[in-house]
Amino acid sequence: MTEPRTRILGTACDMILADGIEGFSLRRLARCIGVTAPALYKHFDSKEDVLRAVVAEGYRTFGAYLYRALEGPTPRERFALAGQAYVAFAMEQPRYYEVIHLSPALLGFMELPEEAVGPACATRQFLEDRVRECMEAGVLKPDDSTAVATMVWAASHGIVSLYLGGLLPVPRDEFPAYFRSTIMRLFTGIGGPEFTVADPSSLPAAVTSQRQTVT
Amino acid sequence: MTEPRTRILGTACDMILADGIEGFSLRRLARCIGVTAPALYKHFDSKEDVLRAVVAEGYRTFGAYLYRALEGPTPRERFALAGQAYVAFAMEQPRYYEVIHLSPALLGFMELPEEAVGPACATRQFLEDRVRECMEAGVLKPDDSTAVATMVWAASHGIVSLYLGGLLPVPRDEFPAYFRSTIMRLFTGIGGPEFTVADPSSLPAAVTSQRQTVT
DNA sequence: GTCTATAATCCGATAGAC
DNA sequence: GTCTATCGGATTATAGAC
Repeated sequence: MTEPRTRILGTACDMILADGIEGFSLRRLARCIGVTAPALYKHFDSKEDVLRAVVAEGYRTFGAYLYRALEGPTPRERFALAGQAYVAFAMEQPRYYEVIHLSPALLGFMELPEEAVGPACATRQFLEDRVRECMEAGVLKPDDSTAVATMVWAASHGIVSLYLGGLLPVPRDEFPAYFRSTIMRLFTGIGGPEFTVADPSSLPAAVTSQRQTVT
Repeated sequence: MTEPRTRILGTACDMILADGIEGFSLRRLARCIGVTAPALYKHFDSKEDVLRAVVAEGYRTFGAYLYRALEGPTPRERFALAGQAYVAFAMEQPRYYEVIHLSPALLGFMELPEEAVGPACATRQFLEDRVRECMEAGVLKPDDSTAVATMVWAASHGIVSLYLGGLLPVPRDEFPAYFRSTIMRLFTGIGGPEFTVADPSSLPAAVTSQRQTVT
């Protein structure tokens, strides 16, 4: 039989994934499992403790999606698979996507939980690895790989976030293609002739800061 | 003296802007104003009614920021000012930014409130106007202006959203420059030589292959 | 328009029996 | 590890006096 703690956490994830964070309470969680609320305190110290574990589980799931992209045989393939994995995670686990990107205050935390700092760094590192190897393979222009990876991340998150928030009038079944064609414009660039240069580092505003640590 | 409804709404905005949405309640709101909770029901039907009004006010403020960009003398200037206005709004009114982009469920709504649909369309239209006139002026490549505007919006939102969520290790005073240099990569494009074309519509949809579903 | 009083419900967390 | 019972608090919302 599964450990009680595992079952509690799994049920909590299910509830939040189904109904969001707002109606979540330990009493409800206990009722869903079939026990009473005080029993939960044998496995978790508080409601916040449960939520932190849920956030950690969300990041773990997200990481699992991304990681499959490494099965691709070429840098280009791995990059494309990473994009598909990002979209797949957002569409198949929208609540997790929401929980992960939620402002800490909305979960009742005072600051970014440590469960989020590591995975956030890992996500950036993963994307940066994809970007760097694509640069070496000539699929991407030579550039600051950290800055480019951040841009790819931000653009992906922006598109998905607007979509999940209902602000993009795109049907669900068309969204993966929509995402892909939108990201394509990041590859080709949207600027006119004056912005078409092979070496972005010669641009006046192309200065990026290089800090690595999240405070 | 100001109308009661105006003062209630203003105080509600102040509270949410100061402390976020999570601790907001009608009792607290009433106490802040100096009345009792039932008095509020003479001016608003419910808590949701108050929150809808706050969301509407947030969109109104956002629109005011964006609108100032129209003072620029050229398409290129107006586009740049729009970007600066977007960043200024996000940094000066982060709670409004949060409220505006919050999932409806987190505000206690079941669906996207009508107060959000109109302004969301307006934002996209505003950006599309900037994009289109920049295309006509040759600052932007000829392309689908709706798609490009969406990309600009998504990229802007993505960068700001990651920053406000604490996921980007960028000091506050460096963020506007960081934003600008990141958006610059959207202009130049990040793709290698094969993606450097004048007419994006001639591109094969080649970066991604077929999508597979994760369970 | 504002008040008091109150209904009805929910919450997190703890004490102590078993 | 789970229970019952309970503390102490919160919330939205309504009824009716003034």
